[in-house]
Parts: sequence; C-alpha cells; structure tokens
Amino acid sequence: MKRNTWQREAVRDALGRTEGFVSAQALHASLRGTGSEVGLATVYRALADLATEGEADSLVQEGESLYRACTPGSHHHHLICRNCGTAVEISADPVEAWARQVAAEHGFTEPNHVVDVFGLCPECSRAASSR
Amino acid sequence: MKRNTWQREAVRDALGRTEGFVSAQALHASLRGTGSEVGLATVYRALADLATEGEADSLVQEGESLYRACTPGSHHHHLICRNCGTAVEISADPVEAWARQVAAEHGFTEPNHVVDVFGLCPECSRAASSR
DNA sequence: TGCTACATGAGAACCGTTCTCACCCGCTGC
DNA sequence: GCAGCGGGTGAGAACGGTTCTCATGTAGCA
Ligand SMILES: [Mn+2]
Ligand SMILES: [Mn+2]
Ligand SMILES: [Zn+2]
Ligand SMILES: [Zn+2]
Repeated sequence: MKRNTWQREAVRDALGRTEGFVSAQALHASLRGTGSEVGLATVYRALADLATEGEADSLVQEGESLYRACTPGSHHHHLICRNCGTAVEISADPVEAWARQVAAEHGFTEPNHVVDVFGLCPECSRAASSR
Repeated sequence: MKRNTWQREAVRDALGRTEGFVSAQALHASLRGTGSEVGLATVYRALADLATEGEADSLVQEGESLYRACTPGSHHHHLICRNCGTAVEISADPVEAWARQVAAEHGFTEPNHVVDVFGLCPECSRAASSR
C-alpha cells in the first residue's frame, strides 16, 4: 500500500508543470528552487514509481533518464526536441502494426518496441537558423 | 590519420564473430578469455570509433551501451532478443516515411528517429515456454 | 492518541564510462 | 633498415548518474 506524502505530491506536480522531458536532477533542482526541501533520492524513487504506474514516460538520453508526465492508459510515443526537451505525444498506429508483424515474421514472441522521433522544435529551429 | 593496431583489429574481429548485441565489458572479457591482452579503455575507444564510422550499431539497455557489427552504408533497424541479445537487421521503410511526416506536421526540423523492436527469439521463446 | 510499518534524506556505495599520463609502437622519411 | 615523431595503449583514478544504507520521520489505522 502506497502512502501519500507531500514529497510524492510535489514531484508529481512539478512533473506536470514541466513542458517536456526532464531529468531527476533537474526536477530536484527546480523543486529546491521553489523552497521545497525534497531529497534527491526521493525524487528518483517518486519518478520511478510514477513510471511503473504509467503516470510518467521515460527515455534515456546521453546517459541520463528523462521523465515526462503522461496521459495515462494510452499507448503512445513522442516527438521530442533535441535541444530543449519539449515533447509532443503522437500516436503511431501504423508502426504498432508493423512492429508486431516484423516480430512475428521472425518468430519472435512477446514483442515490444521503442519508437521515438527527435528533431528541433519550431522555436529551436528558428533560433538555430537565425544564428 | 587512424593507425592500424592489433588491438583495434581484435575488437573488430570479436565483434564480427558475435551473434547479437554485446557490451564493451563483455567483449573485453571474451577477448581476455582468448588470451588477448587488450585494455578495457581500448575496447571502449575501438567500439566508439567503429560506431562513428558506421561499422557498428549501438543501443542502450539497462544503463549500458551494447554494440553489434553492422552492414555499413545502409540505414536499418533491429529486432532484438530481450533475453540473449541476438539481433536481426530489419528495414523499416514505412516507418521512415511516417517519422518524417510526423516531424514535419509539428514543425520539427532535422528529424531523427529511434526504432527498435524487442522480443524473445525463437530459441528463447521455446526455452521460456518449456519451463 | 499511539503504534507500526513504510517513507524519507544525507551521504556512501555502485557501476559503466571517460580521463590521465607515462610508456609503446605504427608510420614516414631517410 | 633505422631513427624520430605523433598518435595509440593501458592501469588506475576520476567522473556522474543512480541506487543503497540506515537512522529518523510520519501516514494510516485502530
Ligand atoms: Mn508503439
Ligand atoms: Mn529508421
Ligand atoms: Zn526545442
Ligand atoms: Zn534469445
């Protein structure tokens, strides 16, 4: 049975208020910045829990795990800005079917897939081209 | 100008002789096992070089980078066994087009994508079901 | 209001990877 | 061949993100 602590609540809130994918450390720093005295280990634990409960999505970039609030219960993927982390949820129905088929064709069972699209968001594209 | 050393050659060979994705540490251990006295740092460096030269593919799983010999010059993806690391190269032309389109629709530029399909290979499926 | 088991947090430990730097050796020009 | 240069190597230290430890705190329940 999972307890309700203000720490867990603070992490959930901070994640929800964040545009794109953030690291545990960044989230911890931002919480500390607002006066919240959460421990780093607690932020890691809360994010891991949120991810297993399906309330957060995660991906690994350059050796660190990034998290993002997730609309729960729906399988989806992300279009992510390489520069600022902003993310858009996208559905990938044709890819789902393709992945299942490819696995089956080669006799692989219990298929899974990792599908992420990266790029520069409109804002970062503008900034990059005007430089 | 890149020099030819027996160490680099040994790493390339060992990678080529491996079925699926392997970690730098595992490859280093296997080289040591065959009497080759390569340093761990050198294995890391060689694998990184092979990856940037397009002679190896890499992916990150559970916090460690895995490498695999790659048929060079062709953009492709992988169907990977979660259990033993065995991998099959697959082409994903419909996914390529989909990814480009999704990025364009949201105004994202310089699109990239990560597409991996995981599952249990026929052999590992058999082992799992007979247990 | 007390009890108890789970959550928290500071710091240590962990672990894959990268860095350092003294030594080695592949390459080039002679 | 042979010397000399400059990049390569390797043992161990350092690094950085994450997890663990354990003493203390506190949510949830009666
Ligand atoms: Mn999917
Ligand atoms: Mn592709
Ligand atoms: Zn951006
Ligand atoms: Zn397998």
